Amino acid sequence: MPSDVRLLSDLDRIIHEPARLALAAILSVVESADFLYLQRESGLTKGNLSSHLAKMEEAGYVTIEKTYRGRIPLTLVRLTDAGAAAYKAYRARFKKFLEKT
Amino acid sequence: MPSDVRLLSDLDRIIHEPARLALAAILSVVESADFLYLQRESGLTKGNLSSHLAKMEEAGYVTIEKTYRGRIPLTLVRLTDAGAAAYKAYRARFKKFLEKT
DNA sequence: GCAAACTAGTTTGTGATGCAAACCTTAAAG
DNA sequence: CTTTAAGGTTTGCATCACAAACTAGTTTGC
Repeated sequence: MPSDVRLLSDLDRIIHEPARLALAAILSVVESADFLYLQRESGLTKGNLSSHLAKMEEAGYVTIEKTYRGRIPLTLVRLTDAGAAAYKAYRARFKKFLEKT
Repeated sequence: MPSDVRLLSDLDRIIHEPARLALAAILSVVESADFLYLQRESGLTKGNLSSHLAKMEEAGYVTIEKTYRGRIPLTLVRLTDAGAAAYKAYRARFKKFLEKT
């Protein structure tokens, strides 16, 4: 293992954060998810979910659509192509690291 | 994948940081390593290597022995049993996450 | 019909974190 | 000597993640 550890050097920090990695994992297998579904699945508080989603949106990894279900607000989140690619790349990198070391 | 993402909830943050994960990976395959060897292998600056090692020592994951090679200082770092266990557990957790999702 | 409680989130406050740059100490070189 | 290099440590700062407080609108109880 000369420098397989270098695989870790430039890991995408947006994805690397466990809360967001969890969100990416969830979003990668559904077309879209609403806020409360994400909260239940991820176990995050509303506050933290909100700010992690904001960070992912800012990075261009998700789109956030605010709409309504009846008259109560509904926030729909979708992984973008860039987000899916980043998630995939992150996984591949990490997997390689785990295999090589 | 009901809540395989929960595997990520309590990841050991000491190990999770890429710089320290790299250090743990290196240290897990050598009996001990000196500061400069770690620096070369990890690609970290001296400053950051120093503070990451301090954090790992504080967590009880490494021991840091300051000695001399001739009359120039030599810092020897060793993974403790606790460090090795934490590294192993982290890997197992992450691997499981990658497999399950 | 209006106050209390609930739903669905966002914003704020704060301590910890990671990184880069500056600094320190001893040793060799010019 | 005084400069330069080796081997690290400390400092400064911007960022981050989390919890707690807050907001806006809706439903329920009376």
